Amino acid sequence: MGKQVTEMLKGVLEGIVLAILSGRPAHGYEITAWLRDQGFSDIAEGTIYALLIRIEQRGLVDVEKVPSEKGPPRKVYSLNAQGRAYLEEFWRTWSFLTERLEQLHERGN
Amino acid sequence: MGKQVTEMLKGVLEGIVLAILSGRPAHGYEITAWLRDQGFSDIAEGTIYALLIRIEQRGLVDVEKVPSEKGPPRKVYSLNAQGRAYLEEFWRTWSFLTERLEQLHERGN
DNA sequence: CCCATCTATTTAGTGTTGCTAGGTACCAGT
DNA sequence: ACTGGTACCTAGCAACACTAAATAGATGGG
Repeated sequence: MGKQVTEMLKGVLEGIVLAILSGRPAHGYEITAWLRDQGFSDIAEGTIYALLIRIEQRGLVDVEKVPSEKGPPRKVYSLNAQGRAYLEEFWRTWSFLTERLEQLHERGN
Repeated sequence: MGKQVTEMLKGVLEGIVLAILSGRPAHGYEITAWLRDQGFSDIAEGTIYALLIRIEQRGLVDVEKVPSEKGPPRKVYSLNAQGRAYLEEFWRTWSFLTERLEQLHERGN
């Protein structure tokens, strides 16, 4: 994809990851793979790990270290209460944006 | 609004302004006022002017200086062919994003 | 045994973008 | 002269995603 996606992802990627975690706990490698699967073909691995550390430091997720059979131990992240609240706020903000843009798009303004 | 909007606007605000200009030529002050009207209550004026200069340098818009009765001359921006192509690409990228997020939101994933 | 490969995470440095917080300038009304 | 509305510009900052590495454990092939 292009530079447009990269810029649009700013602020949105965080919501995406939180949304994923709201369904089930997951670790970084898993999330990256899932995103690639969903068509986010060139989200850098480093980006996800950095993002996870960020939301951890903000207290939106809890972390647990879990041994893996296939490699180094995994850091499994799960959404906590604060994260859930933040995610709700994210969806409200997102709805606001999509509504404005839909109006702009439809009336070819 | 909050920091969430600020981050989400990155990359999107540019599309919004181009979409506005696709309807009719406009100048910076006008665009800022319109955005505030639409609920983007705290988009800084400086942001819009900087953005306009950016898209001008990228060759997405044409500019014409028009005298105003009420103040300094206006710089009226209008979308050109290249800008129109870029805007279409923006809408495609935006659709991609909204589809993924809608899926995430609906299945409360 | 060594190397490639997959799993899994980390980090330093870069570019783009929106915000802060000013400033300049023109004009009308008081 | 002063205020307020119109109209634009700029320097410095913070946040975020990307680049491009490095580290490290496990497994299988040559």
